[in-house]
Amino acid sequence: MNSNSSACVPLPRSFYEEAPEKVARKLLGKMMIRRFEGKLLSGIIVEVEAYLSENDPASHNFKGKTKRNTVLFGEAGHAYVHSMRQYYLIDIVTESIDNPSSVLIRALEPIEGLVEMQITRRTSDPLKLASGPSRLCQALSIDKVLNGQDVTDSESPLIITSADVSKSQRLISVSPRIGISKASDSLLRFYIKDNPHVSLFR
DNA sequence: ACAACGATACCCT
DNA sequence: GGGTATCGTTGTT
Repeated sequence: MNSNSSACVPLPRSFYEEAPEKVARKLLGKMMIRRFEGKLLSGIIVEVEAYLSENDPASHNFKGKTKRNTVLFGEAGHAYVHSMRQYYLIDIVTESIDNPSSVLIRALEPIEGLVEMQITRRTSDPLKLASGPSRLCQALSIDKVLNGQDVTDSESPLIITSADVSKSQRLISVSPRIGISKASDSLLRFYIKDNPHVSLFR
């Protein structure tokens, strides 16, 4: 571990108060840290997608504000956790109030809590622990309880920090977003080139 | 009260 | 590469 205590300081809200494409790129290589039942579960963000505040038919905001997507319309730097069938996905809200954009976290390179992740994920294959938006939610025990959680608060059970940048080259690749039926041609998926923990290569 | 619908994962062939 | 499990939200009767 880095002895520098700044490694545990969350990224500030201003980090998220920009266009989602920009925040998406900046989030690559950052560290997501979950505190759960006294344990630390963490991983480096290696794959993300941007969902735009306007004219994005694939975004949950497209048909307006509902009970489900309310968090999207709120302050940047909060977690938007929603369910997909029996699974969960997590976004981080970007821009500003009433500009409902976000970045979907799609894959992590696991760093801390590997043993716990292996148990909750029911696999020891390191490439299946957190390579996928719902897989990483399982690995970090992220569920609906964390919907609306402020990830810029140092007391939060879920934060994002600057990672130890020395380890990865961080060349960024771009592709269409995965698993959507509308706006499936927009190049809004970003991932760290050649990182094996990316969920899918295109 | 109900039926349709996914920003998925897993297990097959 | 295709089928399916099985969940909450949403809009419609």
